[in-house]
Parts: sequence; structure tokens; C-alpha cells
Amino acid sequence: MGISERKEREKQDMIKLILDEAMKLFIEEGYENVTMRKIADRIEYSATTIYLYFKDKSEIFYSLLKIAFDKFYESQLSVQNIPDPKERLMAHGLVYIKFAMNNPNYYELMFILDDPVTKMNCPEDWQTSTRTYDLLKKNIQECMDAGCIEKADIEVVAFGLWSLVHGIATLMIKRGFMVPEPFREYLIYNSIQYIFSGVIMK
Amino acid sequence: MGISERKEREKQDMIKLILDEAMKLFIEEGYENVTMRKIADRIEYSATTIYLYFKDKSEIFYSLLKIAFDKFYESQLSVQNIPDPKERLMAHGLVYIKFAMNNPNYYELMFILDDPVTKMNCPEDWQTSTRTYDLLKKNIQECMDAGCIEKADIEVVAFGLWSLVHGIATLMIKRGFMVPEPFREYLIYNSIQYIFSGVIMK
Amino acid sequence: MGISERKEREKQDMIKLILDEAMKLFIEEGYENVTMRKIADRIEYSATTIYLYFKDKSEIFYSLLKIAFDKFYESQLSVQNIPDPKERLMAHGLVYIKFAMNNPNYYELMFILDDPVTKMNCPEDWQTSTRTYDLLKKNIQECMDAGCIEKADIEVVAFGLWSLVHGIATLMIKRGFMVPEPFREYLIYNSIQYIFSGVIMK
Amino acid sequence: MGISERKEREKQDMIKLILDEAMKLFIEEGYENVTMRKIADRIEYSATTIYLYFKDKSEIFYSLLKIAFDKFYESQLSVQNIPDPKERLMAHGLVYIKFAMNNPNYYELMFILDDPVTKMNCPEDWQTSTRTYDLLKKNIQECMDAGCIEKADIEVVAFGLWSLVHGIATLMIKRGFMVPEPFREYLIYNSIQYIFSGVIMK
DNA sequence: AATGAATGAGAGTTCATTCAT
DNA sequence: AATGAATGAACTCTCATTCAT
Repeated sequence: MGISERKEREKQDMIKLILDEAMKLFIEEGYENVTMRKIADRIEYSATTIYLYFKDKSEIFYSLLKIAFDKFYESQLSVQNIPDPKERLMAHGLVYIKFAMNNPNYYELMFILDDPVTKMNCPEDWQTSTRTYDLLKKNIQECMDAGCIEKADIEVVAFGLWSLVHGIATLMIKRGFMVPEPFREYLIYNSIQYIFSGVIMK
Repeated sequence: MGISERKEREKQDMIKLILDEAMKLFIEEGYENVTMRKIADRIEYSATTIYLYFKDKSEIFYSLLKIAFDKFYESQLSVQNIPDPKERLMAHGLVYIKFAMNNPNYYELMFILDDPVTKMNCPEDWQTSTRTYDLLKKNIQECMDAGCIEKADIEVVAFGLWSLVHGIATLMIKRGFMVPEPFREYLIYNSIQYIFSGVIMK
Repeated sequence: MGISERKEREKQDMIKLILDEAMKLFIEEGYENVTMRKIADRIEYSATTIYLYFKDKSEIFYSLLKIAFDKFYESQLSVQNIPDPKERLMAHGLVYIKFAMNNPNYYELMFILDDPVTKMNCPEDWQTSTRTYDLLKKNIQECMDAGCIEKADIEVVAFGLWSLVHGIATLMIKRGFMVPEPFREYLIYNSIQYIFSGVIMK
Repeated sequence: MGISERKEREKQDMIKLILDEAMKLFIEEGYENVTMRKIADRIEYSATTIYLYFKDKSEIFYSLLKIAFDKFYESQLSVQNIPDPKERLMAHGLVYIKFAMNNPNYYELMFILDDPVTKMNCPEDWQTSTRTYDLLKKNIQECMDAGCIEKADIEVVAFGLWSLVHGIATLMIKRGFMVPEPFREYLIYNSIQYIFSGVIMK
């Protein structure tokens, strides 16, 4: 009993090791510039070994993507129980950015790199990436119903708010080095606050 | 006097020819898919010839980047003569997005890909990329002074507004395929309108 | 007494299992396309296990070759009891071709590919491949003695007749696709008949 | 004028060099076992260089095949002007074998190796390989018309005679080492003579 | 006896780049 | 000024084989 379990654990460790290093590389160099050999060098195994755990390069990529979307969705779920819709909407935005800042690699994989979704052929993976957006739209609808925000086309508002937080996230991830560390959180929190407080009716 | 000038002129023509075709290729096929041979085919010279005018492939790349920033700055300048500061601020945002949508590959080069700016070692190039941001901040200051928008830390507001348009731009460029073509402009214009109208005080 | 014998028997079973499946693969997919993993999959053991019974891939190959020559010899023996020498000679040819057509991959192994025989270093294997030729020559001699065919150098006649059937066999194996299936047997039987009937004196 | 001609000549030399060495390798090792690097080693150029002259590996192969079939056809044409049909038929066979013995590499390429014709997708190449067979059939028809050989289905007779010479050719090429050199020509000539003289009616 | 894990060598091909002319 | 010829390094992926257990 012990042996097969240890082997399974070791196998999972190996998979995790590969995924971790591969992700770093994908982020650092972009999908096309990541080679199996580079991953192999990082994990200090031969390139061939990787093929024992993954069918090919794209399978590594999609594994990462799936993990990322799942984690992302879970983080968004965590604010769904806030009763006041406008507080919930604000929390939505903050938790979005928090996820991005805490998991910049995942975030980049999901929303910045080219290949991911574009090349995803499996439609069930699409679901994974849209269900979070549906949460946002539902929240906006409730804000409108409660008279917290001006009525308008839901798609428009959702896109606008998503753009705002996505913009903050990507600028921080990609150009954050332009902002001194202690200043970053201040910038993020206050800018989102500033704009939300305009959108939300008193 | 005539000969050396003609030679210099021919040289500049050649450089322009190479950059033009390289740019088209970037736009059509994206960074990864531009090869020296493809550029050579387009300009109808041998690949070797390109090396007479550019040290290597990345030099072409950085030249393009510089051009991109210049173009970008110019596009932003075009709205500076609008007298009303809050109208000018809105125009600022719209022209920003317009540039991004019309030059998605440039935009990607400038603000999405890692390499370019990071590797731009020449500090004068940095200026190129920050002076546009300075325009924005100046505009916001004037809005505050005119009482159009709530007073706050300029850096905060600038970052927030930049995030919004940058978010719209990148989502459209990278995930625009999720939105049907005729719907895109509607989405862009109205979402920015919706959020700005909250920010701007009546 | 029982244990070591059972072990030996099991070992022989395993060897036979491997050779059988390897042979099927050879027949189905041709020499180049047989891989150790494919054999392993077929026998439902790991690839490593094969190495417990065979030094390497080529050893499997040579074992198969030996089996092929034995089978071939046996098929030729089957016509030795025909009393009339000229009928026996004709039967010789037919059974030769029949073997080739029924075991094209064996035939290819034995007579078309370079490697096998050339690399068969064990002289006893050579015997295996020449004793069949000796049968043919003996038969021709008897035909001459009985006045069925024109007298001549035995080596010449043997070589001629072997060439004929070998030619038919290889053309059918390598270029048989040029001939529609139902037509093949007709072609084989009648062409050999036509030429033999010229050679055999009435 | 001289320069471009010299360059063209050098280019042709290079093509010939590649083809020559590639052919040897194809024969020695079989299509699958020939690698671009092996060819490169032989010609003492880098592997990349080969791609300057041939699109890919298969283009090298088909070039060789085309040359071979053309040469083969020409050799067969050379006996067409013999007036007596039965002499011509015999000459046909002899020139066939002569071609095979003088160009064993080409012969193997055309009729022994797997890949060639099978993988030829261009139908015009097929013509190249069947027109020679048509010559043979025409000759056989004339023999029958002239009463030199027994009447029968042309396809049958053609296939039989082709098999004979093909068998001789392949045995000599592939197993010729079993026969001492001075004895080979004797064997070839007399065996074909022996069998033909049976087929041809006195 | 059997195997999962691991690997070096090698396949065809493309790339940016250099060199001699 | 321009180029044809050439190349080393790199790519993904598969193979036969070995080793520790």
C-alpha cells in the first residue's frame, strides 16, 4: 500500500515540478520561446523525461491554463456572499486584482499571452473561462436593480469594469517595475476607489 | 556635394523600405513569425543585404518600436488643442484606444510584450514612452483646477484612467475575437463613456 | 526436478510469445516500423522485459529469420514425394511462390533485405538457407536424368529457374499493387506454366 | 558571361554530388535509414546546405528515381531496331539485365526498394515507369504474330519474362556475392539462353 | 521476474547570421 | 552595394536501451 502511494506522490511531484518551471518560462519568454530543452534544464532532467509526464508541449500549456482558470474562478466565488451589491461589486474588483497580483504568472497565462484561449480547441475549457465573467454580469445586474449604479447595457458596463481591473492588473504585472514597491498598493487601491466612487451613485 | 548626398538619400530610402516591410510583416504575422528571409522577400533584396543596414534582427525591432512611440505621441498631441479640459480628457481616452485599435501590433510591441521596453537601454527612448503619460497628467491637473473632476492625487487618477483605456485596448487586441466585429466599437465607446461620465462631475 | 523445468518451460513460452507478436508486427507493418514498445504493448509486458529474453532488437530479428528459413525449407520438403520429376519440379516452383505470397514479410526478410543474411555470422545459419537450393538442384538433376528437360549445367538451370520464381515473388510482393487482386493468381500461375512448358520437353 | 556560367556549372556539380552520395546511401541503408546528416557527412558539407539545392529529403529521392527511369528507358530503346522479333526479344532481356548490372544502384532504387514508386504521387512519373513495360509487350505481340512463340495472354507472357530477368537481376545484385565474379556472366547469359530457347519455338 | 523511470542519440527541418566575391 | 553559398545552433519529438528497485 505504501509503495504505490509513494510512487503516485512522486509522480505528482514531478508533474508539479514540470508545471512550475514551465510556467515561469512561459511567462519569461513567451510560449514560442519556451523549448522542451529549456524546461528540461530547469528541472534538471533530460528533455525526454518530460514526455513521460506530458504528451507534448501544448499539453503542458493547457494543464497550466486549466489550473489557472480554476483557481481564478474560486477566488471570485469568495466574495459572492457579500449582501450589499455595491460593496460586492467593489469587492469583486479588489479580489480580481488581488488574484492577479498574487498569481501574476497565472494571470499572464490566462489573459495576456496569445496562445492560450485562442488555441484551446476543447469547448469545455471555454466554459471555465467565461463562467467568471457571468458572475460579474450577475452582480452588475443586481446593482442596477438596487439602484446603486446607473442603468445601462449590462455588456457595456461589464466590459468597462473588467477593462479597468484588467488594465490595472496588466500594467502592474508588466510595467509595475516603473512604480516603487510601497507605492503600488496605494496606487491600485485608490485608483480603483476613485473610479468606482464615480460610477456608484450616492 | 551631389554624389555623397544622393548616396545618403538612397541609404535612407533603403532603411525606410526595410522598416516599412518589416512593419507590415509584424502587423500581419506578429513578432514571432517575422523572419529575415520574409523581410528580404518583401523588399526584393537578398537577406544578406538587410545586414548592410541593420546590425541584426533586434535592431530592426527597436527601430520599429521607436517609430511606434513617436506615432503614438503624435496621435495624443492631436487632441491637445481642445479647449474644454473635460472634453479633452475624454478625447484623450478615445484617441488612445483608436491608436491601439488601428495599430494593434504596435500597441502590443509597446505595452504588452516584455522585451522591447525592458531591453531599450537608451534612456532617450524612455523619454519617448513617458512624455505621453505626462500629457495625460497635465490634462487631469487642468480638469481638477477647472473643477471638472474630484480632486485627488494626480498619480492615482492618471493611473486609474490609463488602466481603463489600457484594459480596453488589450482586451480588444488579445480577446477581441470574443466580440462580434460590429459590436466592438459600440462596446468600446459606451463603456468608456459610462465610466467617464461617472468620474466627471456635472 | 519440477521447478527448474517449469521455469525453463515458462521461459520458452515467453520467447515464443515475443517472437510471435514481433512477427505479426513485422508482417503488418514492415521491418522499419516495428519498435520495442509496440512489441511490448502486444505482449502486454513492459519494454524492459523483452530485454530479459533478447539481447537487443536485432536478436529478435535474427531469431525470426531463422524461423523463416526453417518454415521455408519445410514448405519445400512437402513436394519431395511427388514421383514424377517434371511434375515435382513444377510443384517446386509453385510451392516456392506460394510461400512467398503467404509470407511476404518473411520472404522479404530472407531474400530482399540486405541486412539479415549478410549479417548472419553464424555459419550454421547459412546452411539453413542453402539446403533448400540443394533440393532444387537435386530435382533438376533427376529431370535431366529422366530426359524431361534439356541437359545443361545444373548451376545454370537452377539459377534460371530460381530467378524466375524469385522474380515473380518479388514483383508480386513489391509491385503487386499494380495488379488487381483477383488477377494476381491467374498471372502467377499462367506465367510460370507458360515458361515451364517451354522448358520441359514433351 | 563566364561568371554566371561557371556558377551554374558549380551548382549542377553540387546537385550531382548530392545525388551521387545520396544514392549510395539509399542503396546501402534503405530510404528510412538515410539521414540528411549522413548525406552531409559524405559530401563534406553541412546538412543545411543540402536544403539549398533540394526542398527536402524526398525531393532528393524522386530526382534520383526520375534519372533512373529515364536512363532505363533509353537503354531499352536501343534494341528496338532489331528486325527479327525473336532476336529482339532476346536482346530485350539481355539489355535489361545489362542495365541492371551496370547500374545496380539505379535498378535497386527503381525496383527493389519500397518507397519509390509507391510514394510517387505525380502520375507523369508513373508513365515514365510503365512505358518501358509497354515496349516489352509490343515486342511479345510481334513474336506471337510472327509465330516465334506460343500464343497466350500477352499480360501473362510479359509478366513471366519480366519476372525472369528481374529475378536474375535482383539475385545478382543482392546475392551476387554468393557467385564468384568470373562465373557470374556465364550464369546470367546461359540461364537466360536456356529458358528463352525453351520458350521460343524452333 | 518484471518494471517504471530515465536518458543520449538522433530524426527532418528552419533560423539568423557570416563570408567570399 | 549586393549577394549566393554556407553553416551552427536550435526546434519538437521518437527510439532503443539501461538502471535501480
